[in-house]
Amino acid sequence: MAKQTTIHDIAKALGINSSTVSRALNDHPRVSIKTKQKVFEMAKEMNYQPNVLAANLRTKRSNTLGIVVPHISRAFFSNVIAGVEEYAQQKGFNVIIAQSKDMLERERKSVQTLMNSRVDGILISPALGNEDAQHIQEVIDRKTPVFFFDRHYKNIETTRVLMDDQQISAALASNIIQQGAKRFLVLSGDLKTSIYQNRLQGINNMLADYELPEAMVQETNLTYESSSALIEQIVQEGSFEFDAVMAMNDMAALGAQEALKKAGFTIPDQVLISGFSNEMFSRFSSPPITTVDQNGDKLGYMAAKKIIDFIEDPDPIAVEETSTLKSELILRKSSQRYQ
Amino acid sequence: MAKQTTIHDIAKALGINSSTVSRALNDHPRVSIKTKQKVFEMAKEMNYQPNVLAANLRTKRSNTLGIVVPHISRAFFSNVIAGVEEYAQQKGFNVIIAQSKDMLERERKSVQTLMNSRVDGILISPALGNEDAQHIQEVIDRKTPVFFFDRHYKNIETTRVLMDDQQISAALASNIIQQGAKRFLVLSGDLKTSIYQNRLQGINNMLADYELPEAMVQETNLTYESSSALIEQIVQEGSFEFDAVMAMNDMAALGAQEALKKAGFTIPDQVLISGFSNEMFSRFSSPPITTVDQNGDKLGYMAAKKIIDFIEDPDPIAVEETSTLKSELILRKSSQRYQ
DNA sequence: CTGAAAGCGCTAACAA
DNA sequence: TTGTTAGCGCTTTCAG
Repeated sequence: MAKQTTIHDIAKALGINSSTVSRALNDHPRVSIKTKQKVFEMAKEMNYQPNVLAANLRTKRSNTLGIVVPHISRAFFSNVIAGVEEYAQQKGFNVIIAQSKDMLERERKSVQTLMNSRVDGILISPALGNEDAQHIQEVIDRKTPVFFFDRHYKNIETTRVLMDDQQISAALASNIIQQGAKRFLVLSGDLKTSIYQNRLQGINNMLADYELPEAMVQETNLTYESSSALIEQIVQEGSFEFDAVMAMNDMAALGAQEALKKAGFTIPDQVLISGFSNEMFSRFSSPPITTVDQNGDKLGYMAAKKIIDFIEDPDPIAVEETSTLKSELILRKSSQRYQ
Repeated sequence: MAKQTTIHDIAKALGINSSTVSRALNDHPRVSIKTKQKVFEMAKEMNYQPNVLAANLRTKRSNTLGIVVPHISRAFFSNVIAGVEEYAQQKGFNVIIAQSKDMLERERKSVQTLMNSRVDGILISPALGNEDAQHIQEVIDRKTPVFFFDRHYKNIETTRVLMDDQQISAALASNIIQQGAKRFLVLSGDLKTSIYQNRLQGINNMLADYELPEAMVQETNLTYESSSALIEQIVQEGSFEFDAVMAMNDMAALGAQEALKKAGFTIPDQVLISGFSNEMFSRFSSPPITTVDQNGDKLGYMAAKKIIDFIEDPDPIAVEETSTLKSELILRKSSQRYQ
């Protein structure tokens, strides 16, 4: 590391005190314009780079946000990250990322690491199928804000930025019912997770409204493979008795669609299909798959805004609010018999 | 911020000196086992959290990696990030991300921010169509390692972890030639960018080997829309005289394929098509599209390994090496006339 | 408007 | 094996 210029070097070169340099650099009001100018010039000349670490140590603020997601490379989450980064960089915040891979142990470790790095706040979408939120509570107890996005721990009261899973699922179900479907099969992820509960709830509410029977539910890991295998099995068993498949992501929807096509069913004439999350491929499958666009980047932007605004002006009253972002229905051929 | 326990608090509680506590906590060899035990116990009891900021300030190391990508949410880059994070977290490094959106100004600013955060090294895939690498040179001059992945600035000599664009493109072209194609249309991105140059080079080399004419080249922004519009236009003009389209990403390949199908051509019988990057949808289009899998996560993992290993043991000799990662040909129906 | 001085929490000579 | 001491580079009272 080549010797970096410090405020002391600038001070010495200018024959003034380093505290004045510090103030000038921070645009403190009680510094004369002339001094400021001199300082800025000299700083540029000496190629001064502020040592943020030192400032952070002093001010106990790092201007850094931590974000922990289950999987960085999943379309939805990478959009969220992009949104977070967008707002953060506007406000001069860094973003440190960590992924839990949906494992509690890694989530704990990630949170721990972020805390050690003295982030000013943590945005987290918790690992699936876990209810033990003690590690989160500890962070909050230490006065570092933790806000949830997309997923959340039920027993932690803090700001949440969620998607309108229940409403949009209801809207989607309604649309599919109007296409003539009566018996629904739902391909769900782990039902201990709030988002899947909410989506199922939305679907069943709508079915009830139309006085249709509750949806059949299969918990799977929502991959292409497991979903097509499941459908294949159901077809072989002859226990096939649904005319609509609502999958809780696009991979599973596509797996179901391909398995059904292979078994000789036509989509959407015999079975209606919908997915979730608007992965790019769902637009190009045959038929294209109806899905829900979740606007991950907007969610990220909003979550970042909430937590950064809170960090800059902690208002204890607003801490426990829950915001819900609107998703968008993307109706495509897989669920549209009539145009 | 609730008062955090420091090493001094532990020292006082134990009646020893804080430097001993520091050493014990860092598992320094010259501390008695007994003392270490006592320290660890007390640390746990007092819920001690090390202040990494202070340590960093002192040691001038942050155990943090900066990574700047053009677009966080692009499949390839988010895989790279996932790979980087994977290795980094094994080695106890944080990862700060920034995106340039392929804009030089944002790239400059990102690099600047990372430098101010005192990252120990920067991994970067530069913005497209830019040759002015002064901001990178400055970082290197300040002795912070900057390694390239996927893309690079030609005039900066540093470690690069690249994909085998030229070789794999040649292999792909060879395969397509063997299917009977003679006149190639290449849908390329900005040809100022090394990866596109390399891919084109690989294709043309192979064409030369077979004594076929050079490929026709169209520079586009490689979106579905621009590519299908371009093909449509070519067809309408009647200037259509190719029997193979090699697109430099899957979006463009799909756009070309759909436009050709709409114009009445059959794929692969009349025109052979290939894409690049193995987006998920290319597997499910009709026909499925031949493409190249780039293993973004492996690249990320490797780049992270290179730079972290270098940070931990700077070896000036190894700094200018270029590694090339093997891609994988994914041959599908769009380019396979004969099975 | 500027200077002096203390200290954020930690590490690392050097000394004992 | 442990203690003493200095200081990383910055911010921030308190004085002037």
